[in-house]
Amino acid sequence: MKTLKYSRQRESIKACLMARCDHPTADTIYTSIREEFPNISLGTVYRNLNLLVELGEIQKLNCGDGKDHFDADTSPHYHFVCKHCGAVVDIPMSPLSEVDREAEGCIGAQIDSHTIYFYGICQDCRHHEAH
Amino acid sequence: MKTLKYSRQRESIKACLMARCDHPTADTIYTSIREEFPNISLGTVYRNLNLLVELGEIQKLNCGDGKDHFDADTSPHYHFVCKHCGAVVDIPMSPLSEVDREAEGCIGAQIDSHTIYFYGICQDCRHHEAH
DNA sequence: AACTGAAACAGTAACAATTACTATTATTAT
DNA sequence: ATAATAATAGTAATTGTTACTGTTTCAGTT
Repeated sequence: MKTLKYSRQRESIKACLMARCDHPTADTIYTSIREEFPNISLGTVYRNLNLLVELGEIQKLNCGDGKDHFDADTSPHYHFVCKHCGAVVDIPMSPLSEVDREAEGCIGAQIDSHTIYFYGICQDCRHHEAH
Repeated sequence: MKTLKYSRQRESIKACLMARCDHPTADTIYTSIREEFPNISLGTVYRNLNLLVELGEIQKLNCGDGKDHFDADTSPHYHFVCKHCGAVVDIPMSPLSEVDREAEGCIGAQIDSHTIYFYGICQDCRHHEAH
């Protein structure tokens, strides 16, 4: 039975993630947090992010760019990914509650969650392209 | 302008992918195809899979296990991922046509596609667990 | 306030999936 | 057949992530 111990680094990692509205990668958080902890280790960032995911305090996103992204909002919601700049943003849209049951009816599995990623071009990129 | 040249290996890779109903990784295809081409290179498999994706003949899946999976069915459809055994299977469910517009209304982006992954326990794993 | 056992750390090495490089082979147009 | 070049096999390099190791920090107990 391992008891969780406080650490300034973990605190700071979580605070950093909660403070930003994008969904940064481990490396982005690492770079950002080095301002406060100049000699923090990248391994520490990874370990704590994964620990926070296990604790259910944050969630990990797989938006398709090969890197893990992290989100301090653990409530079920969907994401948009810009195919041009790679930005990952929340979609303030109420979760589809009935689709898990619908999909369950199509296959013989027990489904308890789903993720949706929308792809397209974000406003910024659209404006920059059309100049 | 690079003109595409025929290659037995690419042909075989595509045939292999079309023949199976699971959604194999590059390494799985590599292992399978070595029976026909004992000295095919893993790089050749990756290069051709990515080429076929670019050509729109197959699609790449990011189901969250860190590896790329490939699917010969390019029509829009959804996938189920077993959290126990990692199997990735198609869901024969008609695509949600209206959600792209709905999500578009929530943010200022232009959305042209979406993916849905359902997570849970597949039938096989459920039976094995309950023995 | 010092003591102790364990969790967390920094730094580094190892790892797995994927991509890039290079000299050779295979394909297509002439 | 010949020439131009795409594709290959084999290998090395890159990237994102995890594991290891000795040291430091935390929290509970005297």
